[in-house]
Amino acid sequence: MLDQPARDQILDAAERRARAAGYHGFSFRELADDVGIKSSSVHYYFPTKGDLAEALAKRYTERAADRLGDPDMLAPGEGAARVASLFRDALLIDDRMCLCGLFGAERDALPAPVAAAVAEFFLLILSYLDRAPKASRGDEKPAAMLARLEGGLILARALNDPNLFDEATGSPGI
Amino acid sequence: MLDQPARDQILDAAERRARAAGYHGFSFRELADDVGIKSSSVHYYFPTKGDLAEALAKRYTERAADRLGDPDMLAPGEGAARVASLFRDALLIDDRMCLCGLFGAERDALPAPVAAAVAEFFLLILSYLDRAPKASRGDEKPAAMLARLEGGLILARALNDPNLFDEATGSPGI
DNA sequence: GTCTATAATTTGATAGAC
DNA sequence: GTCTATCAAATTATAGAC
Repeated sequence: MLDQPARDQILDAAERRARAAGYHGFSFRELADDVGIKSSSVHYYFPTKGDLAEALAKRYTERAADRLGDPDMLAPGEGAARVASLFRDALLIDDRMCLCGLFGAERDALPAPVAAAVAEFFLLILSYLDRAPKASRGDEKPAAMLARLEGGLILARALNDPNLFDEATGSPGI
Repeated sequence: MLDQPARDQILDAAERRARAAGYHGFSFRELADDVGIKSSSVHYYFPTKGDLAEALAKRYTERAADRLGDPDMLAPGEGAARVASLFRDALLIDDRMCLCGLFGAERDALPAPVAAAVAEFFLLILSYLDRAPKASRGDEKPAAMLARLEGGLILARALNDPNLFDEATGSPGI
């Protein structure tokens, strides 16, 4: 396991904490302790907390885009399946909220550049679902599906029962 | 307009701020300023922030229960309609997230009694939807509907477009 | 009940040495 | 790049006068 550049370690720590506690729920000092450096070194990479959170949201969106791939190259219904597994893994593998779901709920409390980066995440998923080949004409609308996935995460986490995500979203087959 | 007892004014201010910024996104001093008192007076009513947030979640749940009424006394489909309008008003009238939706997303960062009170809100809505007479046997599952509503709020707020809530939830008729 | 005063800690952020 | 040192402000919370 090659250890990662400090910048990446900081982002990893920040993502873990932000996805559990929100934008105001973590501090530079906590991240520094997580990584094993001093908080001034965190400021070296990210001058302000807004800069850090903006980078966080952008990396989160890029990773989602990479994982989802080109929506024009998919079999019918596969787009929805890929998006669903993205959220399901956030819950079951990471044991965390969707970063942009939590930041989106806190939107009014975010620096404007962070809020804009969060909006980009939602636009990405919506346009992806819109472009991906449908399984049938009765398919759920992109906004409805995305809402069910974000809400499914909240339900599962609020009641501490991962099964509620599957019950809410109908994955894998309910 | 009779002015309310200080305790209620504090809870009102806290609810407004918590529903915009989350548990760590507001302070005793801000609430004191909102109400026009000193932060030590806020502590008189709520010794700790956890006490305040717990009272907040409980009041939020009680108000929802009062507004929803007895699920056994409803016409078919009316239960779902009442729950939907509860969330729709949170967005369109209050211009805020659902308190327990935001707190639920931040669950890991909440004092245990607050997390427990938040869970009670979700159990209330789920049991209400479960007991209310269905419009048809094809009706959406309670967890699926609740997830769509919470997620619909997030989508609408993250993209700053209230119409997305209706598009995601299918209210009033889409 | 509300205040003044204050304590102890944490926060976001900067300056400057190495 | 990382550190020490520091700052000003904010945070949760308490003691005690009125």
